[in-house]
Amino acid sequence: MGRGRVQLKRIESKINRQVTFSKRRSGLLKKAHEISVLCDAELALIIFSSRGKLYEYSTGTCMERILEQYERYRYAERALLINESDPQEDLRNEYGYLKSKVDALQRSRSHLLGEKLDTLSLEELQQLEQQLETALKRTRSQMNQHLLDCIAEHQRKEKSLLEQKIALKKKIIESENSIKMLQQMSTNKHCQAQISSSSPPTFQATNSVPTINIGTYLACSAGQDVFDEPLLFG
Amino acid sequence: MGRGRVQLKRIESKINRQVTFSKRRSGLLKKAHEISVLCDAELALIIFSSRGKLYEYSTGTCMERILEQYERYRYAERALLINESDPQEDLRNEYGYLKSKVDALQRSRSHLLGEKLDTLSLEELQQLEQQLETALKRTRSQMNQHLLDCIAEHQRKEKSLLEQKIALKKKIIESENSIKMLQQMSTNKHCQAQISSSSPPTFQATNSVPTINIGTYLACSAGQDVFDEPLLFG
DNA sequence: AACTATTTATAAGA
DNA sequence: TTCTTATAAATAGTT
Repeated sequence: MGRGRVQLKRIESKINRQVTFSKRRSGLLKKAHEISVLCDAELALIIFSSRGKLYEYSTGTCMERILEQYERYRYAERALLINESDPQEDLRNEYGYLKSKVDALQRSRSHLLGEKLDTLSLEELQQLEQQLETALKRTRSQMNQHLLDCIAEHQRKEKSLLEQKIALKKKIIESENSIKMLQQMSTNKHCQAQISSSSPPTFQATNSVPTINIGTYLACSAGQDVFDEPLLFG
Repeated sequence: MGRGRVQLKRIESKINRQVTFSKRRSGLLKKAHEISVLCDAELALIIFSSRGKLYEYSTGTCMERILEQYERYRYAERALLINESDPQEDLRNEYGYLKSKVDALQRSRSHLLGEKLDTLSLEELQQLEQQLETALKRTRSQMNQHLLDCIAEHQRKEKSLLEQKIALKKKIIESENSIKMLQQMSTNKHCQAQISSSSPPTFQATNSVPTINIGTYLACSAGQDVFDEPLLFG
């Protein structure tokens, strides 16, 4: 239906494929709705685009119920008479269904844990091996991601601390400059005093130098502790 | 599409409704298949007729996989489907318990399959990695056991066949010896006959030689087929 | 289940 | 994406 026949095979042009997907998807959803209304049918339609996007339709907005119904149908291999059946019987059916599901899941889980393998055929074992390898790969990839995130976080912190360090050093240099100027002023006074013959010199400025030195030393020490710590897992 | 417009409402005539259901159902299934092929999409279509009969379509014959993908896509807690006025409290509790168990098992299972890992911490991932490694080791060990069993079984068969072969060869040699003796006896008779002038020779013994040769040839051929086949996966 | 007059869906083009 | 339009396809009603 359109200009020209269409071959039933994958459309090679990506753009064309997407356009056709969009058009036919809406057509399919429309028809699904129509048959459900016209013919009083319940249905569920799940569509994943090739890029993994989900589109869905289900009668009465209750996809889950239809999927459960499907599972039960497959489990019981018989039609489920929802309206006619007595609800107690319904619950019993559900219970039996869930029980078998639990059994199946536990069996599957123990196989995935490498337990109870003696009932598996060689083919099943090979399939299991494949699954486990994939899972392990994904797990390690996820762990790597975690570690990379950690590293990135620490690098961010490092950068921030480095900037703080630079700012502090700048301040220290400024302080030292101020001190030198003060010292020079103090020395000049002292010389003047010597030149103009003995009079008691003022040691106030000179005395303040050790205090500043101690301060500088302490600042450096603190800097060492902060900046040379291990970058990871601190 | 058809003679006359169609109202989007339930078709009252039961017979008409069923006919329309049948026609539109096949149309819908066809279109579902078409879009999956043309647009490289994965889809699942479940149809329950008003009388509860199931019709389904899914790409790649794997409905379960698509439904799991769907569940993964929209994982959400669902209310129980059970009628609230149901007095079977015990059964309902049991049902709820099983349901949560199913959920837990499914979560565990998907982690073991390397899915939904993004919610796990680094410690949990490391533990998972350990579990998977153990499982993989056990699986491979089980596979090895399978293979060793296979090999042992084949070796047992081979040995048995070899013994049979040896026994057969022995018999053949014995037969050939008997024949040679008979031939010699015959030749002696013939010589005797020639010496004692012409009389019709007996070809009975000479004729029987090809029969034995054919038997020998067949025995060897069978031996080749049996002993040269691959020892594994026979 | 076939047929066929129509409606509907949609491929291609804009 | 959306609209338009020529044409293929689906199907409602009929046989």
